[in-house]
Formats: sequence, C-alpha cells, structure tokens
Amino acid sequence: MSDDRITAPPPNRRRTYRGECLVARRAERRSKLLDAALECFGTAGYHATSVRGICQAAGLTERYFYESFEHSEALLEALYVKLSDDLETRILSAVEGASPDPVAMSHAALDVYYRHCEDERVARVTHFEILGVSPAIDHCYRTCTGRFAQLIARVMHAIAPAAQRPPQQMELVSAGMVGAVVQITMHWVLSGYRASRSEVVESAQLLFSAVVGHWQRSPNTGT
Amino acid sequence: MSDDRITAPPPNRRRTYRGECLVARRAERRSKLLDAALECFGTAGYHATSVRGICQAAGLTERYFYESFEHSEALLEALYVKLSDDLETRILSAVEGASPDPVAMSHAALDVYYRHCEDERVARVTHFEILGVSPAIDHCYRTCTGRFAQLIARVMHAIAPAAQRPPQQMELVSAGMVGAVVQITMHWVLSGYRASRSEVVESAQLLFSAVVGHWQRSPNTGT
DNA sequence: TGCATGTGACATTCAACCGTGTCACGATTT
DNA sequence: AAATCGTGACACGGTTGAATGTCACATGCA
Repeated sequence: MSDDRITAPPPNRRRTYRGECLVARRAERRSKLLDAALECFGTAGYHATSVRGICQAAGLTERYFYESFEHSEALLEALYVKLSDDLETRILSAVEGASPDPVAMSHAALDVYYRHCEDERVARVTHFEILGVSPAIDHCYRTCTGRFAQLIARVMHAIAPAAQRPPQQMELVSAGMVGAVVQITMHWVLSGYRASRSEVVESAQLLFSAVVGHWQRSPNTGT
Repeated sequence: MSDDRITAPPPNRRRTYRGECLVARRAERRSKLLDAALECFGTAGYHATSVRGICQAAGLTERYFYESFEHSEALLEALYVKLSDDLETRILSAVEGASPDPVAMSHAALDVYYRHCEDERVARVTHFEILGVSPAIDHCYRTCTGRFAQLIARVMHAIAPAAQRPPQQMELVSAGMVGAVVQITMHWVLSGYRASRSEVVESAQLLFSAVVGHWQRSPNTGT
C-alpha cells in the first residue's frame, strides 16, 4: 500500500554526518517532507503543489524527496495515514480516560476529533485534498473512514445492545454517522471556523444521542 | 460565478447550418460537452481528464470547448451546478407530490436523491471530484450543499416547530444530516450498490426520524 | 455559380513539471 | 593529507497539456 522507500540503504548505514547516522538523517528528512506536505497540501492544495515546492518548503533538494517517496501521491498517502493514525490513537486514549458513560465517552471522542480539525491544514488534507486523487488513494480513504465507522458501530452496539439491527443497516447508519461528523467539519472549515469547538461538538453529539435514543426506543423494524 | 461564455455572438446569429441557427448549435454543443464531462469526470476522474479527452468524447474539437467554457474547471462547475439543480427541482416536486405527512415527505425526498445517485458517474462527480479542486469550486460546493442543508432545516422546523434551537446549531446539525446522507451514498456506491435502494432510503430515514424525535422530546439545551 | 461563413482535423506555441544527472564543496574516515 | 562519501545548487531532456492558429472542405446565401 505505502510507497515509501525504506529499501536498499547503500553500504555504510552507521557512518555519521553532522552528528547523525544515516537512518537518523533519513528519518529527519522524511519528517521534514511530511511537515512540508502538511503545509503545502493543506494551504495551496495537493494539485497546486509540485515536488519542487515541497522540497523548497522542506529545505531539501529533489534527490531527498525521491529518497523517501516514489512520487507526490505516495507522500500524500503517507501524510494522510499518519494524521489518521494519530487521530485514532488519541481518540482511543481519550475514550479510555473518560468516565464509563456513553455520553461522556462520545463527547471525549468528538472533542478530540474536532480539536484535531482545528488545524485547517489537517482538516483540508484529510477531508478535501484526499478525495478524487486516484483509485489507490480512494481505497486508502475508504479504509480509514471504514475504521472509524466500525468504531462507531461498536460503541453503538455497546450502548444499545438491545436494539439489534440487520448488519446491512448497521453498516449504512454507521457510515452515515461518520459522514455527519465529517460534513460538520467541512462546514465548519469553509465557514472560517465561525462556530466554537464546543458548539460543534454539541451539534455532533446531538446526532449521536438521537440515533442511540431512537434505537433504544423503537423495535427492530426490518431487514 | 459561472465562467460560461454566453458572450459576443459574431454578427449573424440567425444564419442556419444543417437546419439549426447559431444559438441552437451552440446550445447543442454545450450540452454534448456536459454529457462528455459527466462521462469522463465520472469515470476517469476530473484530474485524469484533459480538455482533449472531453472534446474527443463529445465528438467536437477544442475550439468548441473554448466557445462554451473558459477552462476545464468551469465545465466541472457547470456540470455540478446542473446536476445539483436538477436534483433539487426533482426533490421539491416529489415532496409536493407526496402526502402531507413528515415521514412520507422525507421518504419521497430521499428516494429521489438515491435514485439520482444510482448513476455512479453522477455520484462520483457530485461527491468526490468536486472536492479539493480550487477555492472557487469549494465555494460552489459549499453553496450547493448549504442549499440542501437549508431545505432539511426547513423541513425539520416544519415537523418539529416546538423544538426551537439556536440557529448556529440548526445549521451544523443540518450540515451533519446532509453529510450522513452523502456518506451513505458513497458507501453504497463503493460497495457496488450491494444494498437495495429501499434499504438505503430506510437507513437514511432512520437518522432523520431519530433527530426529529430527539428534538421533539428533549428540551432546548443550549447556546 | 460565386462568396462568406461554419466546421473538422491537425499543427504550433508556450509553460509546467517530473525525474535524473552533473559538479563543486563540506564532512568524515584512515 | 588523501581518499571517500554526503550534500546543495542547478542544469538537462522528456513529457504532457492548455490555448491558439492554419488550412482544406462543407454548407448556406445572393
């Protein structure tokens, strides 16, 4: 999946240069490239950014771009995966840290998520730039959003186990919840962050509570 | 907003050619370009499509592309606006035609929407390709989704007028509902339309009913 | 029929960008 | 000190695509 080039380090990986060995220098350069990508992709946009632009922003030359990534798209994917993974781990730890109450837990998760998205560059990369790039990137996107949908489905099920639904519907409704959360982000970003984060969190949580309440209340109505 | 070139028709607009006058021929060519755009943008994707590709698919030469559109982006925008407008009018007439019951009305609207999205090309253009293209297109997207959100907000308000909420929250929750509906579409499309349309409609409607029910039940809780 | 205009096929110009290569200089090892 | 390796700056060829231009032929009009 990932097109990173962690391959074939020419002979002497232990040789130090300016105090750092080869792998450390590489890792540092790769990190600089990811930072530059966040900046460029997140402001100018992916399609308006060239490899040269990334390198300039990173303070590196093109050679070191191709040292770490095969092409622009691989860098985008690596950045997206990194941002998503960071978010997921932070959400999980926030949920664990919250009091074992459905509302508190979902509130903690949503708060982490929208705090994450308060960095416009992050929000833009993970919600705008990532779409419509290529089938490979689409697949990556689907995988990541799917993970969040499954997380929601699990939480829903834990909260309202009585309200069993056909898996098809569970899947669609979870996808819908992810979409709601995501769309609220987009609206928030495109409005120039007019609302406060707590307002946004509250609105998203309203949707969660509504669906959970609805499922707890109404009987299982069908295939 | 629209970059269409409906300007400066050289002298003789009445002269006929192959049975059609200038304006008719232009309109026909423009229509062919929009059809070709739907096909190309909706399958290969916007960024993988060149002006030449569009023209080839339309059976026209580049000259006639620039007769109707300033650049590729203008064509994308025109296509998107056309698809959105068509959808909106069809939704409105379906809602008018339905029995004056909240459930029936939202069901009619959702059915029309998902029928619209059964054409994968339409779904891709309006949900994937349109994002992350440029600030101008982002603005257009925001405007269109905003119109649907307002529609939802109006319906919600009509159904549950008692549950007045701060407008900020109304706006965000409506955006969330749009996002849920949209994400369900994408999930549906990317799964190869595994679920039937009625299942999809039912899942989306569950979210609507949940939110309406929640608002009718719970007091107004906040700023 | 003769002339102006519409059309189609294709060439041309121009710019951007990718990916690689070159070369001089700085750092490190022996 | 000499040899080797890492680095930075920049040049080069190749490709792609946008936008415009050219020219022969088809069509409508007087």
